[in-house]
Amino acid sequence: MSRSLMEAIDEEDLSEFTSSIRSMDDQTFSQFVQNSVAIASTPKNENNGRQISEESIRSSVSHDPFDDGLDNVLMNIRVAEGHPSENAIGDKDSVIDSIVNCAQEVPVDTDDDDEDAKSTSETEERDEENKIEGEMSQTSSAEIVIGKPHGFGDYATYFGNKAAKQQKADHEYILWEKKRRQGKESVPQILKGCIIHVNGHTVPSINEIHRLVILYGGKFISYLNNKGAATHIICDRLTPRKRIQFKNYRVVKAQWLVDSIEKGEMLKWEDYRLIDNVEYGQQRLTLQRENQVETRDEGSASSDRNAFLKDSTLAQSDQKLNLASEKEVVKGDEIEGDFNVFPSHQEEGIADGNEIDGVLDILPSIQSQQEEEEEANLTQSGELHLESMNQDEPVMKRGIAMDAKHPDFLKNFFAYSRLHHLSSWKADLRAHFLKKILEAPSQEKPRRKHSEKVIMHADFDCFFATASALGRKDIDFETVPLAVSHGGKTSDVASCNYVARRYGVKNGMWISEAKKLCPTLVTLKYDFDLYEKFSGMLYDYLIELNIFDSIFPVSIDEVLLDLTSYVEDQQKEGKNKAEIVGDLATNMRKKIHELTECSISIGTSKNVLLAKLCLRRAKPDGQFYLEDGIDEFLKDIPVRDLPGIGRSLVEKLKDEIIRTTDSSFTSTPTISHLRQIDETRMKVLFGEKTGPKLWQYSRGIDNTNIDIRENKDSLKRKSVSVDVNYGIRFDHISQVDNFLMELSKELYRRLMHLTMCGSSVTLRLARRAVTAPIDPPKYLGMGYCNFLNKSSKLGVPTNDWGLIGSELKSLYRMLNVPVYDLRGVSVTLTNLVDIEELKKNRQRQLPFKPPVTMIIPSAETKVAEVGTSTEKLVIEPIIDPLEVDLDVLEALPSSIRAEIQEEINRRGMKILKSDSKLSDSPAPFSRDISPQKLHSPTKSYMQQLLPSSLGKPEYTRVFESPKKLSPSKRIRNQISSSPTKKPKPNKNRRSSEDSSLYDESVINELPSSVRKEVLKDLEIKLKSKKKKKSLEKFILTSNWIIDQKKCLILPSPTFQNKFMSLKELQQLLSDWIESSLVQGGPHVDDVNLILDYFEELLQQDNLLRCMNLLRHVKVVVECKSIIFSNVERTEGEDSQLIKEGLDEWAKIIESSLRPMIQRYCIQNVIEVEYDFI
DNA sequence: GTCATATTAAAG
DNA sequence: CATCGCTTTAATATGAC
Ligand SMILES: Nc1ccn([C@H]2C[C@H](O)[C@@H](COP(=O)(O)OP(=O)(O)OP(=O)(O)O)O2)c(=O)n1
Ligand SMILES: [Mg+2]
Ligand SMILES: [Mg+2]
Repeated sequence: MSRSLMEAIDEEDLSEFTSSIRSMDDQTFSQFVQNSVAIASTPKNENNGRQISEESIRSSVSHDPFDDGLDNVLMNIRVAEGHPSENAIGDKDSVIDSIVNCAQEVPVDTDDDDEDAKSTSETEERDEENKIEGEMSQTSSAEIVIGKPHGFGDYATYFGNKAAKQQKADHEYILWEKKRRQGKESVPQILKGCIIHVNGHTVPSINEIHRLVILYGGKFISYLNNKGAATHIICDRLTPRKRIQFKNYRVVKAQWLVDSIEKGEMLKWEDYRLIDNVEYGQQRLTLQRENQVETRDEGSASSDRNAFLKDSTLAQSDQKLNLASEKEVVKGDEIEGDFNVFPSHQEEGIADGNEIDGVLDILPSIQSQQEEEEEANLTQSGELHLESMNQDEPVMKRGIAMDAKHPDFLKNFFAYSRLHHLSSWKADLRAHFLKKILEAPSQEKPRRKHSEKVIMHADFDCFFATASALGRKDIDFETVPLAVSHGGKTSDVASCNYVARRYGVKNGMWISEAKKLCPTLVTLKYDFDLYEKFSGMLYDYLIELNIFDSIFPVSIDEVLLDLTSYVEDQQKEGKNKAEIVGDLATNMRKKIHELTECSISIGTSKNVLLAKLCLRRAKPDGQFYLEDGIDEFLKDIPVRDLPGIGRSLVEKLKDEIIRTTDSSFTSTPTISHLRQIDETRMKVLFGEKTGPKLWQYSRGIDNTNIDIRENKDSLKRKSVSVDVNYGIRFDHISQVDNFLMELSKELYRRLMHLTMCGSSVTLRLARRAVTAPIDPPKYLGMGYCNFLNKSSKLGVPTNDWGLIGSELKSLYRMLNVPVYDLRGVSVTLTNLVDIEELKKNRQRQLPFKPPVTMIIPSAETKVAEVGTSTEKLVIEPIIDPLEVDLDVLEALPSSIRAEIQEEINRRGMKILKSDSKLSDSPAPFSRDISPQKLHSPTKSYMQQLLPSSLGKPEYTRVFESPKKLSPSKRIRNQISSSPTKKPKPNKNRRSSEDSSLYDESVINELPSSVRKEVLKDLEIKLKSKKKKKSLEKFILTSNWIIDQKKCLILPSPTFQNKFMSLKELQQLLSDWIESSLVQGGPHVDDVNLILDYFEELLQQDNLLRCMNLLRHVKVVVECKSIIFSNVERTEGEDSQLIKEGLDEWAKIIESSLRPMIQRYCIQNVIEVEYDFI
């Protein structure tokens, strides 16, 4: 039964689904929810059918990320974990089958694991070559290096799977399109056999081309596969790089497609070629199977002796996170074995996710520009069928850049990124030690009051270099200058040994620079697993010693230790301090060296600052204890060595020295220099806190407390982020959107693992500096960039990648960085909440404070305004025993989930065990959650497309400066004025009172940029006159603004052959929307009509009217959405249609209307706030 | 002063 | 070919109230 229900969903009949689940008895329903997870995870895409039926004409294909993507990934997780239910197991097999089948469809080289040994040996061979190359002084050209480094190993599998999905999606689109045309002439399959890829910006847009291609019988691929499936690449402009990249493809202008369609036959591509005179179709060497470089995840399986970094392992690895989260205690070998069952298993979680993303991918940018011109061509196509192309014709491709456009970019990037490893290790260590303290029975022993502590700072010497060199018995570590790097001129030196340091080589330097200083420098490979292993040994050993008051992890190779008590105890035995410390340090270093073959240095003194400085003195491979003579010790230490003093502060200090004492000062400032500045001056120079800190540092004073027990906050996580400032090269907004979604998913994974949610998100972009070249020296590097941040409150603690992703898209647009200039993207989530704790707290509070768990639609501000004040409790407090497993529920795609959710509520059932995902769980955790979110699955979709600032009507807040308030802040303000929560004195209310003197709706009709000015103007006038002004005043202002904007008001074009006033049009639109909703969306022709009208308006430069109309449509649709989600539904059938209708409208707005205006604005260099267009 | 947000610096 | 320029924290600046 469950299966047939799922099929019903496939058949795009959600309402049947709804009514079916309604008719079940509770037990059946419960069972169904459990089983549906497994069922849903069969390869059938339960959304395509429905999705496509919802498509608006303008956006041929679309995608609701809430409905698949990670949801599906999750499904597979559950399945792979082995769900208790029998069905689940049964379906696990079918999933495996499908994976295997998919893999077989495209001939793939799947296995990565087996390649490990080979990989290693080849790795070493390459190293040899590097070395030789280095010694032979760059004569690099002649030799062809075989067995190219890494690549995206599971690429082919990915595309195998993805292709299947995409084909289906495409096929269904064609079916739908046929249906839509209701038996008008059929579409000639002129592109049969063509596999088409679009690169860069084209006219018509990539989306339009995609639609056309599949409609006319071709295949569309969104990413160039190494296997070279594409028969044609459509590209309007070729950069030199692309020219080389594509030289073996048939590269044609988009016009080829347009003309072909118009002619009704496939025209000769040669007439539209962009690259002349290239041999085509020549069989190229197939790339050797690429070696999989060990990633952190894989390694962890082998290094199970490392107790600390297990977590990190998980955090890193999607696979393990997904597949084996319950097996994390299992031995690595077993996991390995398990994995090997499926050749492509490793990527299973990922691959599947990508597969779905693939669908996303393919239909990249519904949200963005759609070209309109092709519409005509589409409908008037001829009937001819052309010969299909020879599909066997191989088009080989290599050398496609592995930039962030690649679907597997993130995974690979992180696998190779040392800094990512470093950061993750650190975070894991901190989490581990914090947890340890929190769980340990609290020490009742009252803290001894120590007059003077003893702090030890231990750090491996040139850690990566030492560790990496261990495998290289052919190199004499003591005499050969070494550096760990990926190799190449502009790659970073992660760590260099002390031989190299004598040449001036430093960590973080580029290889080119290092080679300049030290031509004989030999580079070593990274071995992240090894580093992890050694670090684990170090920490294990320290814990074992069991003599420290505190073990404070600093990094993978570095730790702070408090041995005060140990020293005191030993002193009672009559030994002296220096002796105790010296002996301990000696023993520790000896033991650690035995364990790891790595040398470690130790600095010891009475505080963290001095310990660090002692460590520096001790290096390499030494120890140093400082007890007395601190001033003498400090005197000549470069200020730069102080912790927290970097380049910038040193520069400031230099400036100060030059200004005050020595105008010709050039050398490095030392602590003596610092000492000469008094405390107040310090404050001025370095800041309120940094100044005094420096003043103290210069005197050897440091109060940093490393006792975790005493300040747990110091280790507590306050943010989670995902940063990528490498490989960021986009040429279309849809790719950016897609990437933002990928980042959100990655963030979500990390959050899941941390069991955390957050309620503020920050997007940070790196934008190529104006002066910086398009291609920076470092390959795919960011170059010199400017950074921009924008943050936004989500209103609810969440980990929902869809929610976060859509917010990011919105933020991206606000930051206004041209796609071409984007060089880096970071996403940070703050205001973190632990899900477990939250749950506990809420459960405790629930019986007493039910309001917390209620969602009260702010009828006052929203619904009432629209005239449908329905106040109701969305979710009742959870008190009773629970009956449905939330985990299971969450694994469902959100559309279905929402239905079930609703059903659960209807039945008064409860959710069981909610430990993974917060955001979509019923309200107990969130009071500010927007009502739509829970009640209407379409909300997710709206959120996906609309910046959240547009997600709500803004009736009462016209006087807020839109610039100043983040979108969700506005939301929050609205919600906070809900009836139950006594509105705090809302300052905005004051103005809204004033505003009621004016026609708010008129103000709201203005584009926000204009509106802002109007309001500002208005405010000024209000202030100066101190008295209410009349409506005329506003109208005056409004006209003034229009003048200012130099909007030419031309004779209005006709709409339906009538000249219409704005008001009439608005009325018309309102009626139209209203009536179209019950039919599941507007009629195609009607939409075209309005689009044409808009086009005409813009041609006459009547931007203002366009904006007014768009705004109007938006507002109406949003109002309808809100009403829809707040009104008790009468019966399922209708509401389903309305939901679809609303979705449809949202798409029309976002995919057609807004982009049209946006394009116009860009073309005419008109600046309009994103908020509006 | 407090709060929110953006920006900067530092670390390994 | 290259190359894998992350991530967290604290402090500071700035402006609104
Ligand atoms: N810019 C940097 C700095 C460090 N690291 C990595 C490599 C280092 O081996 C490791 C530890 O950093 P350390 O500062 O401890 O440097 P080393 O251990 O290499 O040298 P030493 O501690 O002897 O100064 O972190 C890196 O990848 N990039
Ligand atoms: Mg070190
Ligand atoms: Mg270190």
